[in-house]
Amino acid sequence: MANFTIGQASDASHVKVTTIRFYEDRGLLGKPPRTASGRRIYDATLIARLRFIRHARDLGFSLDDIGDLLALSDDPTRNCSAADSIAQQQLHEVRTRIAQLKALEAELSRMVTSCGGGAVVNCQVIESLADHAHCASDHPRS
Amino acid sequence: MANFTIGQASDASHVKVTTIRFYEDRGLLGKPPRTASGRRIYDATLIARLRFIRHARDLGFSLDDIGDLLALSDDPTRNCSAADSIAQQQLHEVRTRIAQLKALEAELSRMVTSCGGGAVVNCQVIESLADHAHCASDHPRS
DNA sequence: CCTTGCTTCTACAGCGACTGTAGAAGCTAC
DNA sequence: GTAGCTTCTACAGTCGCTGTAGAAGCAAGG
Repeated sequence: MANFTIGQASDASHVKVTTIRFYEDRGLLGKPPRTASGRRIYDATLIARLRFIRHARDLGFSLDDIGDLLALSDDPTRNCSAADSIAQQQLHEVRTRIAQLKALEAELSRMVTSCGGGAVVNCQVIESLADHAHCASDHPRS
Repeated sequence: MANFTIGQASDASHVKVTTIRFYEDRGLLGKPPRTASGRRIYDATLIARLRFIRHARDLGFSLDDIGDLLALSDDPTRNCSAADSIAQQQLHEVRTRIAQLKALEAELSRMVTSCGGGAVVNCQVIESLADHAHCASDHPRS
């Protein structure tokens, strides 16, 4: 198995050098071996782990969730229902967030199209912001 | 015009006491008058301002944007095109975010439904996370 | 061999928008 | 008078990084 510097690991995983060190700090990578002069050494296994983290982050998982998912994947004999439920939960959160954002989109779009371009005193954007009652529909806290 | 304590202002605006002080710190509220013993005093104008901020935050505007919108609404003779463009920009960001989240939703949903419930060694969730190539479609960084 | 310029190292501060904490002081009701 | 709430200031913590400073390592060219 070939060895890589942190920079090479960064290129291979598309995780920035500083972010790799940050993940190590957060306990997601363990403590990689070092050269005599103290530089970190990475192998293909660690790079796969970085890619896993990167992919999970892209999908919106928190670092805590990712820690749990990595622990599961480190022990392949365990049942995957825990992994499944983390992913289910994440899917649920994404769907909730989409619904929220759609409500915001409707409201913003209504606000923007009703702006006639006159003076602020008549501006529908300012007006709508000043009074929630102007909203066509309710929208949640994000 | 009636006067309110910070707690009453909080109840009336649905902005938490600590958050009101935080907004003041950020220059969104000016420096409210104080009682002899140093407690903040709010009137209906300030409470309307708090509601404006709250509503704009609910719609996802940043505090910086809200500062700009408040400055516009403080000077009602100005043209509202600036307000319009801030709102347009926000609408654009919300739409972008919705599109991103829909891609995540598709991927997560694919992941979750393909999970047969066996051992981790065969888990599609873990598998998909480990390898982006398993993804049906691309998904962006959030 | 020596310099140049890139990479890596540690340690810490900063982002946004709050939230939580500590400890003191004021204020209201019984 | 005292119990218990509110308010005050000032600062630390949240999340997931990003940026900074200053020092040291390392590879290539002269």
